[in-house]
Amino acid sequence: MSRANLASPPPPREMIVDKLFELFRNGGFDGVSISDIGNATGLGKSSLYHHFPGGKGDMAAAVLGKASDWFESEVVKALLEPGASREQRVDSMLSALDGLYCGGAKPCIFASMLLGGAEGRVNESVTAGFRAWHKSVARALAETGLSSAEATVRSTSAIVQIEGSLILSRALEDPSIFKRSLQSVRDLLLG
Amino acid sequence: MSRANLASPPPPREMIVDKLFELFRNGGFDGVSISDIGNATGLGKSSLYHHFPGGKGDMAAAVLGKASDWFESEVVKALLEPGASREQRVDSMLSALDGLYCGGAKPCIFASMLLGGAEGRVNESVTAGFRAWHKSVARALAETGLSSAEATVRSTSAIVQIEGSLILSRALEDPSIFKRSLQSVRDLLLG
DNA sequence: GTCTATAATAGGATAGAC
DNA sequence: GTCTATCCTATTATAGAC
Repeated sequence: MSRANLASPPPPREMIVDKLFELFRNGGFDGVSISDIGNATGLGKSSLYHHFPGGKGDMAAAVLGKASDWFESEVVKALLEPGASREQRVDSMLSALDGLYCGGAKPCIFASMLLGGAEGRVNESVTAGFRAWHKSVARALAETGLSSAEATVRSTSAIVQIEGSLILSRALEDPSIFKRSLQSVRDLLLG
Repeated sequence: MSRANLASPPPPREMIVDKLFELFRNGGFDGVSISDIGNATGLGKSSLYHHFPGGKGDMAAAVLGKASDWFESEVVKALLEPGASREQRVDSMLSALDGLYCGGAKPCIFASMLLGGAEGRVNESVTAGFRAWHKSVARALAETGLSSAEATVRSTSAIVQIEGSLILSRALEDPSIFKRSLQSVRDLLLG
């Protein structure tokens, strides 16, 4: 409020992270080089190291952090919406996931990081991401009438189906596999 | 038959490929270096290039070839066993898969290659591997009483669950997720 | 078939000017 | 905050002796 140009354009770090996100989800950690990142962002190496002093590890961490934030704000929040019906919660999640994975055309960043090299440098974030997701699905089911045990089982099955269908959709180049799995997960969670 | 030492020890290429298999399934294509391979096999680079003149790409191709052969001899053959019951066929497959993935402790080489870099160098083999698997599961179900459409749907769901549970088991370091998915797949295919 | 040695290049990261 | 130039190491791959 004090100065007119205090609202000067903030660093486009968020846009850089978006590019990183797409690169890493497609190639995994070891499949993406700093040169690749430079080409994709239009930035030189020094600019990249200015934004991410820790280098490639920092970049991957930023991407996983963004993914976790996204899950928190788009999935967890919808699932735990107070007073919402189970149908509303589940449909919100599935709609968000459909967008994140572009209808089955794009991979899961957690899975790509898990399998794409990185020698365990990112495993904690990946584990935490899956755990948060799993926990909030189970809680949503428990809050809307299922027993805790049954909620946990169905939550596991839901994530298994999402992740598996992303793999198979990509391998067979058939996004309809993902689409049908979304429906199947819906039936599972609402049935 | 003609010479006594015709049966001299054949080149241990198969054992090399076994090591490569474990390396690539854990690190993906880009996560494994020639040095890593040298350490794991105890061979020098020149020996490796003697066995695989095309370099790392050849090594990955050999691994995917072995994986396809294994599926053909252990999974497809069991699934299409003439006269066998559906239960026999399915249990044979699940038992083989349980061994291949070490009860959920080890990843799928196809998935690792798919997500672990490699810039599309291996995608044809991966697609072919999944397609063969999917087709033979569907055929086994169709041969034992299901409609073709229903067989295809269940086959897709089975592979989705196997692959997804491998991802989640690894991410959460909980092989029981895989184990329970095997049971769930059994119910799906026999139900 | 395996080894030592050696290219040749790509990769990650830094220095310093602007 | 970005660029150019540079460094160092790892990496892929080859050559030639044994």
